[in-house]
Amino acid sequence: MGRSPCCEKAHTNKGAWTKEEDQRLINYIRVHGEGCWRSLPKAAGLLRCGKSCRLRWINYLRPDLKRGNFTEEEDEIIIKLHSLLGNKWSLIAGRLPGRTDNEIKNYWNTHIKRKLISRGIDPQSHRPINVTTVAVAATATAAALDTSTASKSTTNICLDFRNSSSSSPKNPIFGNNDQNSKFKDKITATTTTTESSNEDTKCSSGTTEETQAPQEHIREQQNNTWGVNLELCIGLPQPKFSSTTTTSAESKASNGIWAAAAPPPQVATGAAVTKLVCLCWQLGHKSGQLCRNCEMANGVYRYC
DNA sequence: AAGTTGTACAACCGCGAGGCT
DNA sequence: CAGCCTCGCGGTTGTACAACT
Repeated sequence: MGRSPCCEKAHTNKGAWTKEEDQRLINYIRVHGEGCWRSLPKAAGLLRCGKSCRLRWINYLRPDLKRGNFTEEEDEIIIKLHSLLGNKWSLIAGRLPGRTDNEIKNYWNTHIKRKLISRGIDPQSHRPINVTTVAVAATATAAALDTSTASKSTTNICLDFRNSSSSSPKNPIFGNNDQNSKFKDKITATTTTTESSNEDTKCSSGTTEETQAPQEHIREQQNNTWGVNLELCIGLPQPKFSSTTTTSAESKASNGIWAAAAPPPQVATGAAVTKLVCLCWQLGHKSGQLCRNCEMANGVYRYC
């Protein structure tokens, strides 16, 4: 089954937009609003593909765009969010008003990557480069010994760190809320995408260290039954963390993973007090409040 | 001054998700 | 429920401009 082209390519312009084209697009959207990108070019009298129009509007013409250089504060937010979400540029952009995913992606590739490298931090793993390099060699053998474990470990990523085996048919983390299910997809995509991107060593923008992230995760899981993947998820301090993991978790916190939001709510679970986090809230899915799924359920906050 | 290399960013491409019929 | 369509995302490319030799 072939996919039909998104537009009639024979009669569409490509390349840089002219001022006239921009003006036509702006005028049309002012009158009719955004949406229905496929029919927009024809209606607006543009010889462009709908996708191209959408991109031009979102990345360049939208009136609420913030032009100009990124501030130091924005830099740090991007770094923190990237350490949390990976290359989920649209989610990162959601936390930076006036910035587009494309802009952030470009900025990351041209500025922040270099900045992190100069700090001795691997831009993909957000770990010190020398540690990462050593880990590659150290984990290669383990990966070769048990690839099935590797596969299992990377796919069983779970945000509920109190119980890493939350594999019930209905995900207890995200519940059934439709809004959250969309967000759940995003988070799931984050984990799976990162997994595949780590496999995908042909990626030209990657580094050799990229491939070690899941391996290191496996090693962590082997050494630590809590199985917290600090690479892909929000790591939460557990009552019985190994020293290594605890350090990593603290390191994450000190690097400001939580800094984008107010201090997370705390709840006593058994004898231990565990910090809980609403990702929806942190990432802007819910503005300034916990989502319904994260609110007290049976006296316990839930991860979302 | 001319050629080469590096950088920044706009734009394109292919794919997956989800809705609709 | 399969097939199609649209939208949105992430990776990649193209190109203009700056810096360097």
